[in-house]
Amino acid sequence: MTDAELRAADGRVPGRRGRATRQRLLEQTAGMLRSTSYRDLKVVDIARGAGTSPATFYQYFPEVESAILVLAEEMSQAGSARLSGVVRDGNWKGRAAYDTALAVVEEVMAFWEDHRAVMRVVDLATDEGDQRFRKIRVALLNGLTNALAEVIEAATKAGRHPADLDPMATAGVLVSMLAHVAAHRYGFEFWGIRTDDLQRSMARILYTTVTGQKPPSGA
Amino acid sequence: MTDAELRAADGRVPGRRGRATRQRLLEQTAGMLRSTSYRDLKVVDIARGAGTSPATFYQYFPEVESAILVLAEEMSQAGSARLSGVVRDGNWKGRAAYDTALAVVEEVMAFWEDHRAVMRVVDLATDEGDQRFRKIRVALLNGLTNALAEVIEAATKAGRHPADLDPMATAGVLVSMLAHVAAHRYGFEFWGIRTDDLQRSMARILYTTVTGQKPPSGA
DNA sequence: CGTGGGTGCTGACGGGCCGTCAGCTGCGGG
DNA sequence: CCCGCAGCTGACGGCCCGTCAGCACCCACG
Repeated sequence: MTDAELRAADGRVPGRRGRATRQRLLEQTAGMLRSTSYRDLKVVDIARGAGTSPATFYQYFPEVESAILVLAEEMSQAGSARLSGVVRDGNWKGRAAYDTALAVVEEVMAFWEDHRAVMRVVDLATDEGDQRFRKIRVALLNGLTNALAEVIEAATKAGRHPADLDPMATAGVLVSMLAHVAAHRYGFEFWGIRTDDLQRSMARILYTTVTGQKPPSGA
Repeated sequence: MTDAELRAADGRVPGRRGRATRQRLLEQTAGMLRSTSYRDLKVVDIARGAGTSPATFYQYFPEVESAILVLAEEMSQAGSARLSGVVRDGNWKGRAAYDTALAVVEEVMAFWEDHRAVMRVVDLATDEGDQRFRKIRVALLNGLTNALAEVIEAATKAGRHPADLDPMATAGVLVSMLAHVAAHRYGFEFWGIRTDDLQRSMARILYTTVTGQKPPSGA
């Protein structure tokens, strides 16, 4: 959505003051999302917290989820490049490849940590079948998946994987693993499993699955 | 919860007729869950569908989620053994181990297929922080995780993995992968990735990560 | 310097679903 | 036959949603 397309609910084009109010509502939404389960987010609370009324909220967003959607879009835009960049810029040859794999794992975990509140809603809404959030989630993870698939395909051409193994399927599985573990990190910790250990396990799986080789000793 | 603890909302002990009504409500809930997103499940619809009134529903369940919780508990009880059984009964030595890995993957996918509607709610509620559903999810996956961890630990003692790699962390990562891919199977298919390919990729990752060896050629 | 038109905001309201409660129904034992 | 309790329900107050008519404010323009 370009700025030019921004419309209030009644079709008016918001001016300076209106966009400031919209922004305050977005920030208030993001803030409350950190401390409140998003199912318990009430329009009236967001509006009052932003110093305005519920009716004003509906002038800028048709529903609460639409406001979160904007936050998610902002996050996705910056995140997509950030995640795939580590894969693309990394060295996937020899021993260095393990360091790259570990860097990828750490970047994914760090990204989830930075955007935990919004990512939780993205995951939830996607699972509930919301196509808008699904689209954002796919866009975010698509870059990472494609980047990994490219590296895997190169290894396949070098004869390190069976030729009939679908690189996109393998990359998709790896991204699923990364996303799910990152999302449930605190579940694991509660269960007595340290994040360090999770990361090392994932880095080894990532390394082996991408390069088709055993992890270097000492990794 | 044992049968002896079954109580209606007002503390009465349900008799034969009451338990039949409760059962009808449960079946109606399960039925509607297959066609309706669980957020759109209305108490009144369940009750009317079961030929009774909303107030009756509340006599047996404090809220809709509690009814689903019962369905989830039934599923978990049977599923836990079913999933870990494949790991425990499988042969993890040599070439046969790949077939075992593939069998595990297929069993997990089949389980999700059988219980997709309830599993979706379990995953959703867990992500939203509901401790009751989290407990069920953990119980369901715990058997599988422990079974895998045991096999991994045996391989570690045989010198196939670094001694300081946490088997539970590795097993947890693998189960995350399996659960997430199984839950998003149709998302992948929509994206042009065939379930067959996903299963083969996962079987190879599972085999390698558990045994510490390269998959047999032709797998 | 007023004044008209458009932007910004809101109180108030109807509607839907929730969860509760007092009370009616009817079954089964005595 | 009838009494008591399990079983069931209509009706209700409450919460939150999303809408709408209309008031307040700003500023460009005559």
